[in-house]
Amino acid sequence: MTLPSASRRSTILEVARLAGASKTSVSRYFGDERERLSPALQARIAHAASTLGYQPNQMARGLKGGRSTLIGMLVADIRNPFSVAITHGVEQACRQYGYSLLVCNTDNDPEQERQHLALLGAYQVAGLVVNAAGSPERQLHSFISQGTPVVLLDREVGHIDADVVGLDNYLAIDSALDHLAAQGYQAVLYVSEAPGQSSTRQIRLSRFTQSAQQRALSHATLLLSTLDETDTLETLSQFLAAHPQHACAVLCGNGTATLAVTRFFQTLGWPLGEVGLMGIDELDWCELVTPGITTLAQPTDAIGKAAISCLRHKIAPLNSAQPTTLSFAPSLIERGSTRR
Amino acid sequence: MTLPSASRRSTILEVARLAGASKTSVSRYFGDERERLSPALQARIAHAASTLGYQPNQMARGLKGGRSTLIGMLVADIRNPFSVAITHGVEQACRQYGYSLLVCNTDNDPEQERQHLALLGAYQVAGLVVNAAGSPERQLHSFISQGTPVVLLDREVGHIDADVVGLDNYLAIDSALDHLAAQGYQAVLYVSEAPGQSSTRQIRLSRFTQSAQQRALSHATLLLSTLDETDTLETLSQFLAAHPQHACAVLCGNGTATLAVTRFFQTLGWPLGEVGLMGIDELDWCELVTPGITTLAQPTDAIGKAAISCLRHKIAPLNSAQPTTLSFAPSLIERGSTRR
DNA sequence: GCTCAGAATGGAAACGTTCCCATTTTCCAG
DNA sequence: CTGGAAAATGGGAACGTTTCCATTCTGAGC
Repeated sequence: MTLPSASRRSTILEVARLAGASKTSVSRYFGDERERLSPALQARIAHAASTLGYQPNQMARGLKGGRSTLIGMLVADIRNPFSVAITHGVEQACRQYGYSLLVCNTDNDPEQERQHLALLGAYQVAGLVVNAAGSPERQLHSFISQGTPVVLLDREVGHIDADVVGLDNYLAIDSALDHLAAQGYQAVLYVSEAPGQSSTRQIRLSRFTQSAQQRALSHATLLLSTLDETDTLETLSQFLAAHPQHACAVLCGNGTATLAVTRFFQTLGWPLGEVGLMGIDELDWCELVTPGITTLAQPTDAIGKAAISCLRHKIAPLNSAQPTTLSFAPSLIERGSTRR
Repeated sequence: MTLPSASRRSTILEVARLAGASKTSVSRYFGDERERLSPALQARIAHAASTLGYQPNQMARGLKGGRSTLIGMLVADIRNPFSVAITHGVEQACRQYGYSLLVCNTDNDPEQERQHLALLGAYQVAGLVVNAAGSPERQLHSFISQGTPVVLLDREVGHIDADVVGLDNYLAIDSALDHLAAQGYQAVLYVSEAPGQSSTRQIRLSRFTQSAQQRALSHATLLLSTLDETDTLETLSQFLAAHPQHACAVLCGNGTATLAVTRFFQTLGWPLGEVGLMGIDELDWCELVTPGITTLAQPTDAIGKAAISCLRHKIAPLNSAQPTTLSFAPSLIERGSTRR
């Protein structure tokens, strides 16, 4: 295939002329009706197209068809390794099916989320993968009612007629507590970022209390706030003081919490493993801080791919399949931080 | 502003009708000729548009204008925290100037890179930010000759008429060696991923040798290969054995190398700080592995923003400003791993 | 009151596709 | 042969904008 040396992108009409065919035929060739063309014509078009370095203009396609081959993705925090891992899975799946990914980071700001959604609409995305920051119900509704499928990632949003893909949060909390209990811990502190609008954080938090109660574990929860660090440190120390030293463990609700807590442990001078530590989300460095931090890893690639797979099912036919919730199981990675 | 309840996106014509104006006027209102319209007309259009929830169709705009408000970004490895940090900066800058970011991850695969570039072309991106995996010179040339500005991020590519934005690699290596020498280390091993097509890796590597020589340091280099880990471990041990124990340091060429080497240190049972360790790229966990790893942090946000700023300067007028190279200085974050 | 410049507005073509329809070609049964 | 269905191909309108150009309107200068 020769690349275009021209300074202007060639059009379907030029290809048609060079191939001695009509633009309709060329359009068919590049669309999905190639087999309707005689082999001879196909060959001529192929040759002409590669001579000119022709490539269909996606803008024109999108305009005519009312739909692009773009998939929009809203990410609440692109610097979170977990989000990145999911994005990677989504991207792979997109490419596999011929879509391009328009990634929008909202930095957890509902206003940015609103703006980005508006733009994605203007680009007539074929589907939307949303890891919501706020509760953009109205906007999402308007996508759905226009026939653009939406998949919610990790976080649910109000009452939206969309698939939800993410970790099985109940199972995750239960598995974590199972593990901690099996290791003989008798008191567990759950540390989480402020739940805010995040359904995942809410569910994990409430499930923790419920599930810890069932297991007759001493328990408490601690919400991280960026503000009063001293406060947080104190709560942490108090919890420890109130329980038999070696039977205490801290469970972190996500990677950010794990990072914060690990820092606190260092500040307080608690060696890891003395007090148990476990986190949801696997991170590069969890095996590096001796003796390693036990984690519950999410199948990020699978989650990302599942999201796109959901979209595809809704894009293809006008089927109005019932919205599903796909919950994935975490896998336990056991390390020194919960070994007694 | 009321949101559209209609199931179909409204068009400029509908707004025009409702406002009792022509589509030309509506177009002017949403383009950059709003002030040409009388206040009365502006008001009518504003009202009509918000009633209908109108938003200009970007596809149509792109088609007519021959240019979208999309900026394409090619990332060699989106799972690398450094890339993510840069992407974040780029994204912020894009939003600030009204562009949307089309992020394409190539997973360091030239073939994927080729495909993505072709697609970005088809979407008529207004500019291109490229963190190259291979050497897509021809494709990049074709963008440039079509008037689409290109900025190279962190990695140069063949002979391309484009701006280059990234870390000042010479300065980085020199700073690192300055620091290590100042701490009294006499032998330094440089560990890097295989340079391959990456100009940055090449430069850092060769500069290391050159600069270490100048300083009369004992030195050697080690290329990480994913294959024979045992081999790598052996080289590491040998280097250590060949030099006075406490005067040895390892310098890592990027975050990935730092991660790998830290793992090796653990495998070999070398406590951090016994042998010095320093890395280019700051990572979340560098302060966590006791006694902390000394790093050279890149100003990632600034780099990202600079990239977009370069693009803007070339997009606006048809100016053919000479390609620039913007090199940023790293900042030293000193921790226990290089304290003797 | 008339002319005319300039402001304000509108009509229509064009951007590069897709897709409905119409036309031409092929080829097989009768 | 020939009629006619099926296959192959082409013409042209439409998608929602922008933009060139034409038209209408306004008010200042005479």
